[in-house]
Amino acid sequence: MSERDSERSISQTVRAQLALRDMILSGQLRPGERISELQAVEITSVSRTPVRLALVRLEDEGLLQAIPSGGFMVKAFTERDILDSIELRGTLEGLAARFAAERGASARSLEPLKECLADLDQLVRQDPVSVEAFSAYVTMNARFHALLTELSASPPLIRQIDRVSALPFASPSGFVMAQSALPEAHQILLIGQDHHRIVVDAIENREGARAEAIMREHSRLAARNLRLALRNRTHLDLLPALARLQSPAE
Amino acid sequence: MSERDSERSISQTVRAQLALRDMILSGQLRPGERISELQAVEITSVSRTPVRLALVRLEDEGLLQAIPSGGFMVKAFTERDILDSIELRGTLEGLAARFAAERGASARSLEPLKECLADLDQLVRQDPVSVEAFSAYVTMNARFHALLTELSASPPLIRQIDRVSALPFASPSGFVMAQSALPEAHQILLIGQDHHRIVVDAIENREGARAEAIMREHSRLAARNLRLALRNRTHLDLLPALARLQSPAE
DNA sequence: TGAATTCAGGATGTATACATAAATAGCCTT
DNA sequence: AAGGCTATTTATGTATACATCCTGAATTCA
Repeated sequence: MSERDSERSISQTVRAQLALRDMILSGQLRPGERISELQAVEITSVSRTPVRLALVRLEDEGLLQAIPSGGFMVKAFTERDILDSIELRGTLEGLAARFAAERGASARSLEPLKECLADLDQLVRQDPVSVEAFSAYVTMNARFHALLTELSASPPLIRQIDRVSALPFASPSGFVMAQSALPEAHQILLIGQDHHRIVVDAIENREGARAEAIMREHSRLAARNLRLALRNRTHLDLLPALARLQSPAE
Repeated sequence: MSERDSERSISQTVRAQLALRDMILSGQLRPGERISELQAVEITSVSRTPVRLALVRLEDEGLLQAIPSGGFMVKAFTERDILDSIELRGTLEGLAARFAAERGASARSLEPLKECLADLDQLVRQDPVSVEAFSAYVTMNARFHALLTELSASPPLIRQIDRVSALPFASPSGFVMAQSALPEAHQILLIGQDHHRIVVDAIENREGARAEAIMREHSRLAARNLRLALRNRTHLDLLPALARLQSPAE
């Protein structure tokens, strides 16, 4: 096999899923394009059974769309779709923050979140921010959002947030890298980090409404980044799937 | 085949999915119970390939849970899980209502919603409400919520709401029938219908915040119904899957 | 010349056989 | 007698062969 040793133990289904996802997100498979099982078999070098399972999983991940007569095609997204997905994530994260506040997250459970906050502070402090720092920020930011989500202590909600965030352009860190090339970069980072600070404070003080509101607003920072990136056409190569968005239906 | 003619044309996968879902919701398959593929094959009389697809679909529908070592088990829900799912649906429907209001749903597109509202009015008017009227209410209420969701004109949001509502105990009409046996039945119905009226009014007047708030509150009526039904142990046979809820983990 | 029909190619849907990994029960050892 | 190891059984993971349906192109008829 040409795969690395670390990938030898995972199932063919997962392998196919990863390979196909990469090809979709990298733009090698274009939106609207039908993707036949045999084609997927050739791409992934596994047989039809695991390929089919991978396709089904990618469908409910939201990257593929079922064709009524059978089979799948690569899903096409409009700019509006992406903005709505971001708003959707913000709403769900807002609910998570409110749950965390209302249900009284213990000081102990808030500890990791605060540590994460401090780490982010370190990264944001430098000006200008290096590319490496941006990359580290993406990782740490994802961790912050994951910790916050778990603080809701609500399995159904966590599940939904994970589902929405699975789409890379709706995920909390989806456009942070795209923003790195913008002149407003550092400013946006500082504002985002202030949101983080506020939500932790609100949860600590049991201010549910405030915690919810700030997370909603926080997601709109991502929406702003997306719009800026699209207008400036900067760093779109970081998310090739967005290179050519579908125009609205009508 | 022993199936009815109307079911002869649908795929084996869907048939298996329906059969298994019924057995889960009717309580014949108990929460926590492992459900092997061969067992599912015996139940559904189809081969392993479509059975496996059905199991995967039921997993991301939320009724099954994947076992790390492979295979699936029937998911167990706590009362808290269900209440959270209801709150989650309310939040999403609130967002849908706000979208509809902010984006200016046309008078033309509001028409079906208003008709539905009038039909519901007719049903609610009688006192006491007959069981048939309750049943009709369930259908019409589901239609109202579906129309409202679509009014958001946001495919990603519609998708998420459909996903959440797929769990019968989180769906808009999940506990309406359970409520029919309660003395407070008619009163609750009237209040719910008033919520419906308000959300339509709010959307029409472009009052986004109001539309959102009332849909959130509206979902808490379902939460109230659930609690009442559980306390009174009334009509739990209508949702046998709830007959014995899992106790919280700790 | 246009449209409809038929035929061919290829796609998905399904069943099953085989490989491999996990779980369990029994036996052996300590 | 208790614990661990091994063997057996049963589960899932995978590949492939077969059946059926859809799709598209070519040909024929009006």
